[in-house]
Amino acid sequence: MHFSEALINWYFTHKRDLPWRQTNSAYHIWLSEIMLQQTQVIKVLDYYSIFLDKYPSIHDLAQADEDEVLKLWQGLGYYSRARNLHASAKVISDNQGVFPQNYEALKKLKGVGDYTAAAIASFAFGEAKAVVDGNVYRVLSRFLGIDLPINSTEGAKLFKEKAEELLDKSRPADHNQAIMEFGALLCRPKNPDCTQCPLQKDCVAFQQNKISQLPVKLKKVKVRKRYLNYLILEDASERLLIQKRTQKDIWQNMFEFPLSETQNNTNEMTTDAFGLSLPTQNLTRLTEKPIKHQLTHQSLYTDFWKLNLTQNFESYPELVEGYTVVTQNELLNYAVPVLIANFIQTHFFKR
DNA sequence: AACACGTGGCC
DNA sequence: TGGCCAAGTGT
Repeated sequence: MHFSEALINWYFTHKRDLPWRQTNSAYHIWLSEIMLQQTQVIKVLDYYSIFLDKYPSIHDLAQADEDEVLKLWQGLGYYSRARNLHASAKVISDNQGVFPQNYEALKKLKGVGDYTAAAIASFAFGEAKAVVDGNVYRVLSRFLGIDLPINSTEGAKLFKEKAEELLDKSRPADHNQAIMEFGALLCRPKNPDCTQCPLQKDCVAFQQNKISQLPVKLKKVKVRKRYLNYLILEDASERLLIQKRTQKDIWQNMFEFPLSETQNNTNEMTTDAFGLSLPTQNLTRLTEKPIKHQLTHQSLYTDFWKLNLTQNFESYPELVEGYTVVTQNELLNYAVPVLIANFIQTHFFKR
């Protein structure tokens, strides 16, 4: 039995019932694929359902405000996906909602790279293009015994070639679904279930007892430390200041409190550090220890500081400039990073 | 062609 | 605890 045939047989017996497998809609498939990038299936399910409830058609998504799209995406991570999704929705909507119909055309969409273009092309249009994602790297490196790093230039090229060679061109959709599901459920990163594997006999890594050593991946993640100070500035009506992060940095276009980034965590903060000139200078620190928030390339050590104004923001028109004034309840309408969302919950809404 | 971009779960 | 991993892409 061939590689693909064995995988597809396995797939039909073991596949999960996932919502995006019950449709041929390019819109639905595209949405699911963007959400699934670097994200686990279990996490995507709720977001996928909520997005389709809110935006039944791609025109609904296209007409939404980016702020609203980011809010719905809040917590899913890699927020550029949401921004690109929205931008591409506008492009497609302007084309009468007609999707690009093949791999090459799909790749021109923002947020659609090699993997996603192959996924949409095969799932929605039946085009014979092999997907290469983390699962495919793992399955192929083990089955073929390839120890070239999957994240090296040569490795990526080789795996893409092998994936195309092994693709069953008569049923690309089933093949692609099968190899990914197989990687996710059986040929797992840790503790793969080789005893149940239909490919065991021909698996090079299994024969050579190298399963645990494959795939090979170059690790080179440098983590930068950053020290953030957020100011909870409440006026006499318990309203707060927030701002949108518009820089080319983490959390672009998401909201946060007034920020002062420092070289280290400090015991002393003044309103001046936030560029705010106020009669009251001394701030109260709300955090006993800095809250550590881990991103892929950054460790964020964050303190929250508080200052209560005796007057309303209307008394400080210049101060408020560039910020958005919101009530505590209105905070919940803005897309914020998880770090901020957690703080809001515990500080303002802890029963 | 490296590197940046989120978050949470697992061991 | 901290490192690795998860249906990658943009620059």
